[in-house]
Amino acid sequence: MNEAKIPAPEAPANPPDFIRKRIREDVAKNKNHGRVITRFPPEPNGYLHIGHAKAINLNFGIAREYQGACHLRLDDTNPEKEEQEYIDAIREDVRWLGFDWGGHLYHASDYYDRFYTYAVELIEKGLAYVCHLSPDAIREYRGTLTTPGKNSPFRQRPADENRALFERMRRGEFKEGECVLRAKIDMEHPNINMRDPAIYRIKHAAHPRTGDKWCIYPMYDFAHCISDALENITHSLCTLEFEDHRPLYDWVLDNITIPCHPQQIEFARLELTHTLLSKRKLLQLVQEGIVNGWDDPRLPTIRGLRRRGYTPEAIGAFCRAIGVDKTNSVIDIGTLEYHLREDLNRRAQRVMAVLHPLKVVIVNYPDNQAETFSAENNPEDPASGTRPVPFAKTLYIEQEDFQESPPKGYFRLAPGREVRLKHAYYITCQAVIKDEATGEIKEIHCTYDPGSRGGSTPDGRRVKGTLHWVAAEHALDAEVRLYSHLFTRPDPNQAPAGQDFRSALNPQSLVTLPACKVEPSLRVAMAGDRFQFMRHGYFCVDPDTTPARLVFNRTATLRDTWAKMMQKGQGQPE
RNA sequence: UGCCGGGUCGUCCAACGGCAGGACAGCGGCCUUUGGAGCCGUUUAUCGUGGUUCGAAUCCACGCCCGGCAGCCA
Repeated sequence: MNEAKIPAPEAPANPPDFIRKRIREDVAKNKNHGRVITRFPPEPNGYLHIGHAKAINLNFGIAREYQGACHLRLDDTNPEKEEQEYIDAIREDVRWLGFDWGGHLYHASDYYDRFYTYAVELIEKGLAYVCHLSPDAIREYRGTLTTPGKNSPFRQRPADENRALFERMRRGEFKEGECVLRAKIDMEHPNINMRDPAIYRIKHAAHPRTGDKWCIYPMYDFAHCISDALENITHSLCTLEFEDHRPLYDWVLDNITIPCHPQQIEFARLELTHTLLSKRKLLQLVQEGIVNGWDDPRLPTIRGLRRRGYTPEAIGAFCRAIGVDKTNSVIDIGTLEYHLREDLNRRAQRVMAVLHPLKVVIVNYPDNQAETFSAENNPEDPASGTRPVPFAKTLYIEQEDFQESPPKGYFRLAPGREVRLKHAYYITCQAVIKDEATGEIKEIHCTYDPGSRGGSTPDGRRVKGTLHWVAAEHALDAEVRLYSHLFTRPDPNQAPAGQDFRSALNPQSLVTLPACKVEPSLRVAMAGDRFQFMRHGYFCVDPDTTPARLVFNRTATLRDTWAKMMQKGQGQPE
């Protein structure tokens, strides 16, 4: 609705991280003619999450800072695991995060012919051979982390024979697993990745993009470096687990005829407390129905965050704040939430919503009177204007804003106590009406001071508490979904013996409030619109919303000093 | 235990060999028509032992601890 348009902050990460420093040096030396081209290369076998957002912001951010380019490349070299569904989702998510690959959308499968030609070149140079060892035998021959491997009996096949065999592999004359093309490097190499790694394997599977054209597919180590080089990538940024693969990356490019040799640089992947960023475990959460799909607002997936009400700007600010390094680190999820609140505070329109309604009757307010107050939309942004908010004799306030016997320090409504209704009047509690049988509070009777109209009085007397409210007859019904951390433990994987991360699931991660009352201006709210429910937090309209029923998701709570005081009080014997 | 990488406040990130700084969290206060926001203040750290040096988080040596690697996954 009236959400402030905040331009994406273009400031580079501050101070420059080790990758940017290195790139700066390269540019200064005029390496690659001073050009910077990066790439984001997801495998389309899952949905993107906040960890990918770190890589996306890094790669696209650097390209933007150097007026270079960042390619989006789908790394689709394994037809058994990849699906078009994921490809579409990845494109959508990257764009939503605020990045544009221009014309540079590629697929590793675009290069299948080139890969094949380069494999033949290695064969002809005597640097690759077809190996008929079984997978088990290959493992045995590879040796272990501490003992060297030994040469395959097929290692000395002449180039001509290898070439013919490889061609037969391509034509589908072999069964899966029967043989494989291997780089001929060194079976005693201390780096296991260099012990004649497989570079092509047989998979009689149709590929989402190339169909039945191929039944042999290149391995990551062979395809990735060549893809980078074919696209003239200057800096190939990847996560730490590929550090051991860099020698192989370089070996392949050094041994084929290709003019470009990108520099691989590794950085630590993102880890966050109170959530999971493993593809496998995310998939498990979805498949076991622990969450409601890939866009469940409790998930750290980009779609989940989007549905939760996160902004791409907040995610970008978070990525800049955490920096990039090689140390394995675990970021407190509070840091993410901080950047979210900071962004939403500037841009989200304020609105009044009562989550747990308690009826209040203003006994001295004329029965059929109604008036309208003008409420500022966002005190942080005067340009956001105001909206009308109707007031009437019967209102709802928050149940927790009234206490019959208030504890020390409680500023809200209590018998005989005067508080301010935001934007409206001062009211004083005169009576508490209870259900005779249950003792449950049914409604509160108050008087109002007509002289306090607008929220202050001529005598200048002060009230400690200011409550939000909605007029009963004008209020809209809404369902509100209160989300909190999916896991109770900071590290869900640190589970008691015999249990897994599921033992850390937070049973309160979703609490649905079906009968909330919200102010009438929300009638025109659209799915995705973000608001601050005053004194509660940030909420956004869920796509489940229908014309008949508004549904809101809680994006984040506001800082709640009172709740914190209460919590602390409980911990200590007074 | 072969190879690779990494150890700076509770957390994350800084610091040409020259006063260890910032952010988040915490704590205290101010302010407030959101117990929000904002503002001010504040606690806390260089893995260890030697060495080089006028001077070491930074360089060297030896340890210690943590992570990654033995897919025809990426």
